[in-house]
Amino acid sequence: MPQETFVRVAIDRPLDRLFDYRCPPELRLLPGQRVRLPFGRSDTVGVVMESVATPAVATSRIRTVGALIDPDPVLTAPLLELLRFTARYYHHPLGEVVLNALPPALRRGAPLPGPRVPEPLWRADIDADPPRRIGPRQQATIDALREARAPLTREALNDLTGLGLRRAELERMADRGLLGTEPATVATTEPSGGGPAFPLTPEQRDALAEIVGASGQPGVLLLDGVTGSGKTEVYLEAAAQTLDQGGQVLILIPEIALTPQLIQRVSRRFPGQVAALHSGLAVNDRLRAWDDARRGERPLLLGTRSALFTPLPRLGLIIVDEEHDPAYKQQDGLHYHARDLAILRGHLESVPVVLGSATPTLETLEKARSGRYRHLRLGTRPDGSQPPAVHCLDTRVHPTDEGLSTPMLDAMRGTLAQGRQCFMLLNRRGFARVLSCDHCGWVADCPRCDAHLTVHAAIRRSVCHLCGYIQPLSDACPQCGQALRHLGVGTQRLERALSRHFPDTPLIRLDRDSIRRRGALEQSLEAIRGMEAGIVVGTQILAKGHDFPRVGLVGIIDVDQGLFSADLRAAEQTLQLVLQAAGRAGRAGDPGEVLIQTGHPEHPLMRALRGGDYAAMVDPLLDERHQAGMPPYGYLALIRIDGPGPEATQRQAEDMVRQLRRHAREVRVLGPAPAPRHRVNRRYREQILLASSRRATLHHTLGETRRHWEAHPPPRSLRISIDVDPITLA
DNA sequence: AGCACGCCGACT
DNA sequence: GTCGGCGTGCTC
Repeated sequence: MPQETFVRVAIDRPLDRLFDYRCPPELRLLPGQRVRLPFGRSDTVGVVMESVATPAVATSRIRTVGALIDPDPVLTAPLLELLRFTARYYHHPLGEVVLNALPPALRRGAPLPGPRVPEPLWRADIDADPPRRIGPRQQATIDALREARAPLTREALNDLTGLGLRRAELERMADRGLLGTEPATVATTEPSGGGPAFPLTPEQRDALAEIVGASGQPGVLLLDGVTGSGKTEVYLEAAAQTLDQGGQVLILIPEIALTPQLIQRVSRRFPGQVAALHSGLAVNDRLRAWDDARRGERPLLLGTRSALFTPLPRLGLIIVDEEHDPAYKQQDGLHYHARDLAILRGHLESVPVVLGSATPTLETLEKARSGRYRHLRLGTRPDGSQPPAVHCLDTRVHPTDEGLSTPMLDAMRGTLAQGRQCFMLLNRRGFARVLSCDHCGWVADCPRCDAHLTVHAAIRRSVCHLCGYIQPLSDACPQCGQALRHLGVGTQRLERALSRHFPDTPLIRLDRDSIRRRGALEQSLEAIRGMEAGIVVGTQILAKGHDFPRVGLVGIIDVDQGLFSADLRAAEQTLQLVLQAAGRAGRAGDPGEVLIQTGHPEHPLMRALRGGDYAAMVDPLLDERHQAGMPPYGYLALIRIDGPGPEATQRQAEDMVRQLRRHAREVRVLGPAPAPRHRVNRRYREQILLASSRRATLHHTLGETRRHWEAHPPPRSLRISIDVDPITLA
C-alpha cells in the first residue's frame, strides 16, 4: 500500500498556524499551489506551503484536500520564504500574510486568467453618420483616433487620451458604428523602446555602471541624488539592461495615483512590456497585470507596496523609488515596510536592490555610511541648474494673516511679475483647523473622536479627518448663539486668501479633496505645466516628484508644527518635505527661491535648511537618535490595544505590560499610555512601546507575549495590533 | 475571521 | 411558546 502524503496549508484566517490535510492519491501537490479545502463547516481557499510525511495532529482529525485550483504554483519558492519571514518578523498570522500576497480575485478562489485574448486595433469610422448623442469620452476617443490617422491599440489610445478606456466601452462604441476594428498585428515592440531621452551625464553613467556591475548578486545600492539630478534616467537604463538580458525588473513607487507622469514615462520607454499594479485598479485589471508579470509576458512590473509580493520567476533587479516615502509602510493590518522587504527579497533571489531618494531616511543613510549599502551620489542636475536659495521669514517680525506674511506676498508679486509660478505648500487640507466660539469657548468637536472638526467651507460641512464624520457647518454657536470664528488655515482658506490678493492670477489647488475626481490630478498637473496657473496651493502632493518648468518661488506656509511635534520622525520628515518641495523650484539656468515662514528661524533645523545640504542636516538628527536609543540605533515595536470602553481597554493594556515585563530581557517596556488620539471612531486606544538595542530580544519578548495572549485570549471586543518598526508613534 | 452552539429577553 | 441578541469555542 502506497505511503499516504500530507500537505501543510496556509488559509486566510487570523490563526497563527498552518493546517495539515491528506493529499488525495491522484494529486501531486506542490508548494505555492492553491487548493480548495473543507474547513470547519464550510469550504475555503488555501495555499500549499510544504509536503509533510507526518501531520502535526492525530490523523483521525485530518481531512482531505478538496481540489487543486492551479496547474502551476501561483507563488514561487523564494516568495514563500519571503512570506514566512514577513509573518515572523511582523508577528502576523502566516496564513493571512500568504493569502494577502495574492490579488483579491485569486484569494477568493478565482481561476488564473490564462493568456490574453488578443485585442483588436481600433480606428475611427470616418464615413459613419454622426449619431445624435455622443458623450464627451466618446468624442475624445474619436478625436484621438482621427488625429492619430492610424489604428491604435487600446493601450496606446489610453496613453494618448488618459481616459482609462475599458475594452467593453470601446466594443459598445464599435457596435454603435462609432469605431471600426482591425485584427491585431503581431506586436512590433523592440526589446527596449529607444534609448534615454538625453545622453547620461558622467555621474549618471558611473551610477549606472555600478548598478549593472552588481547584477546577479545580492546587495543594496543607495542612489542618493539631489532633486532634478536624473535618478529616473539611471533606473530606466539599468532596467533596460536587465530586460535585454532576459531578466524581470520590479520598480516600487510610493503611490501611483500621485505620479501619473512616471507611469507614462516608463510605458513609453518600454512599450508593451510594463505591467502596472496598484489598488486603484479594478479587480480584473489587477489580476491581469499581476498574471502578466507572473508569466513574464510583461517583464517590467511597476507598482505600489503590495506589488512587492508578485511572483517574478526571472527577477533580475529591484528598484525602490523615493525610498524615504512613508507610504511604503502599511499602516493597518500587516504592518510591513515594502522597502525593507524588498531588500530581503533581493537577498533571497540574489538580485541587487536600488534605493533612490534625494532625501534618504536616516536608517538608509546610516547603512550607506557604515558601508553596508553601496552609496552612489548624483550631486548635479543634468540641466546645469542650481539648487534654490532658502530663506526664512520670521513670523514674529512679519505676522501672518490667513497664513500669509507681507514679505511672502511681496515675493509672490515679484515672481509673478517675472512670469514664473509660485508654489505654496501647506500640509493641511480643508478650510480652517477648528470652528470655535470666542464668546463661550465652544469648539466643534467630533462626537466619535478626540479631534476637532475641520471646516470645509466649499461644501459647507465640518469634517473629522480621523473617522470621516460629517455635519453641516453652522454659523452660530449652538451653546450661546454668537457668531462662530474660524481658527487656523487650511489649503482652502489659503486659496481664498490668495485669490483675494491676486484676483487676476489663475490659481490651482492640489490636495486630496481637489483630486478626488478621476483624472483631476492629471488635468491639474497638465494645467500647471502649461502655465495656466500662476499660483499653486497644495499639500505634500505638491512635493511629489512632478516636473514643472517655471517655478520661481516655493513658499512654505507653516513649518513649525513639524518642528515641535514630539513624534519620532517629525524633524526628519519635515526636512524631507521642505527639501522635496524646494526641489520643484528652479530649472534650467533659472534658480528658484524657497521662503519658509517660521516663528523660530534660529531653530537648528531652520539653520540647516538654509544651508541646503541634506547630508549635513542629518548628522545632528542621527546624534539625537543615538542618544535616545532610537532607530537606526535601537529597535522599536508598538502594541496598540483598542476597545469600545476606556476602562476595559486600559485594564487589558496593563495586563499586557505585566506579561511583557515578565518576558522582557534587555527590552524597555514603556506604557501603557493612552494613544495620542485616545478616542477614534468611538473606540478607545492604549499603546505600549517596546525598545531594545537588539532586534532579537525585542522579537523574543513579542513572541512570548503573543503566545500568552493566544493561550488566554482577551474578549473579542478588544483588538490588539503589533507594529514592528513603527514609522510614527502617533 | 467565519460559523455554530447556547442561553436569556420581547414579540406574533 | 420562538426569534434573535452576542459571549464562547473550534477550525487540520
